[in-house]
Amino acid sequence: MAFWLIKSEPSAYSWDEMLQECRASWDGVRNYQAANNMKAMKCGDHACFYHSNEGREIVGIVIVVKEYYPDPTDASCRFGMVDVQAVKPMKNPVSLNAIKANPVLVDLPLVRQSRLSVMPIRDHEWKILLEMGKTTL
DNA sequence: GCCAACGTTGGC
DNA sequence: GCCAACGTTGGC
Repeated sequence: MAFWLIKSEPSAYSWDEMLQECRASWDGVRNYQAANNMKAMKCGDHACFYHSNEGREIVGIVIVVKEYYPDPTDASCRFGMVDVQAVKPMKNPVSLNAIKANPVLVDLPLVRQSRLSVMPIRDHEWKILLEMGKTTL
């Protein structure tokens, strides 16, 4: 079981919409590194749902329910997507500032490589993020 | 709104 | 294959 973090600008697709629809196809990723991370996702893997640009905080947890397959919105047929399902909101949203302030989390690509939109989270990092979010699975 | 970081495109 | 020009992301 692996852990991930996926980003969305709330103006494009927000956690509220995710909760309402319950399930979403994670389309629109046009970056090979992010796409490779999605390729490595397995059904049952969990991911943090992060609001980029506005909010800048982890607002919820999702689970992968369909593994990498072609993204129909990609005319070039080069990129794929996964499907995710809402699991639960973060009881206490975890802000980027709080993540940066935690020495254990400073190596997260979220901090190191701010433009990457899909990234792996290591087990001990995941544990701390959930603690900070006052949330259990 | 600005701009740093970084990815992509296309001319050569 | 190099690299300049350009576009995009996302923090601030």
